[in-house]
Amino acid sequence: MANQQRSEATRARILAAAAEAFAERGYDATGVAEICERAGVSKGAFYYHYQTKQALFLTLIDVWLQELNRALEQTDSDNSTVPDRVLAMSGKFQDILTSRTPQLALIMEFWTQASRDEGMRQAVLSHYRAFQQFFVDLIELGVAEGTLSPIDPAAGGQVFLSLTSGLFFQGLLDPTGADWGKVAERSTRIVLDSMRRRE
Amino acid sequence: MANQQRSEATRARILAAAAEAFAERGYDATGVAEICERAGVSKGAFYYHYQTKQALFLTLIDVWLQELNRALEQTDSDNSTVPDRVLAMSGKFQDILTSRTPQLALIMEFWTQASRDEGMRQAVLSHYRAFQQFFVDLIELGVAEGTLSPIDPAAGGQVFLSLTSGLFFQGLLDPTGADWGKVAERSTRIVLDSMRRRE
DNA sequence: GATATCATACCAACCGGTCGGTTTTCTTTA
DNA sequence: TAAAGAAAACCGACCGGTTGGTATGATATC
Repeated sequence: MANQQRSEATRARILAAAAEAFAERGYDATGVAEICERAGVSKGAFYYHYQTKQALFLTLIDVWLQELNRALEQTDSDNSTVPDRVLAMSGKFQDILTSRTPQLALIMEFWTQASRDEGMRQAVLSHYRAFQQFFVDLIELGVAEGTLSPIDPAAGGQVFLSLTSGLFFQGLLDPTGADWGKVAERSTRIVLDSMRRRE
Repeated sequence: MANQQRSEATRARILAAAAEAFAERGYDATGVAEICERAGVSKGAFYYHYQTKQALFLTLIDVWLQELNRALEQTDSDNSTVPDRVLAMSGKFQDILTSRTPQLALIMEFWTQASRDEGMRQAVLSHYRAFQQFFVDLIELGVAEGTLSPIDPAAGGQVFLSLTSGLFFQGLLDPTGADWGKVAERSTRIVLDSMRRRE
């Protein structure tokens, strides 16, 4: 295999192994040795590709949140009205929760670490702000197209963001405790009601 | 001092020291030795009173969440209408966030550990359900007194719970990023609007 | 003197990270 | 085109330090 390909392949293997391990056992509890074992790679290779364990973690944050952003923007690409779009997004909640549980557990990990480490905090924050902006844009669009009443987009976006985060955290803690898809839809409807334009 | 008193005193000292240390540096990063040092107690004393480090952590969860529940029920004790009560609670958001940051960071810690350990999960869950029930009761009360429209209390409670959790998580991650007191109030108003009885 | 409470010294396991050296791929040169 | 040297990629033993936990003895209370 060509050098560059080989390099990228092991890099990716390490990253994938780390994602698994971190999600299962947590950042602190996961040793570099374990990641290497899972990836089928020596410690030397690990430290050849990543400067420290934390650097790897930061890379992981970036990759994963970018993925999430892309998934979000995809939902945005159909051409119905804003309220319908928001409802459609809430419908996907259950899917994401069940199919991506390990990754979501990783977000918890990010969050916890971020509250104690400045570098991680900034990394998570920048992505989080992008999420917020996404909701704000969505609401502005709704106001412009006349399907939403002229509320403050920043405030509305905040509500959606909080609601979504809160639901995710709960769903993560208690996956079988409720039908989170329905809960998400019901909750979204309630919030949407206060923003919908009334004739 | 009598044996029993002395024993309870050191037990409490260890617990308090652990709460501090865990909140500041996290569960994994805090060593037993550090807890002992803070408590002014030897390792022997530590392991005489607590079987393992994790057992101490579980005790801490219980104590702390009970405290939180009690604080919540106190807010409930004044006698205005439900919407006013909810708004008043949102007003206290900033206070709690600034004055209790370390403890809130601990909740993050609980949460993360809970998603991986069954025992912790159950402990956190039971307290969290009590939290949810609190909101449900509040909404039922509002519907009964006629200040809220007859929505499904479970759904409404869910919205408030998610909103609150989401706001806390954000405030914890980015304490100076916004005036979280105002954000909380604004968000609460929006959600309340969709539940308020309209004449 | 018996028992509960604590102190000290200690250990095996593990941790993140380093380092000298080996293998594989790429580049140069003749 | 093939040998040879350079560079990239990787290996695994090893290190200093730390960790949760223990074994044993001291001291205060009963």
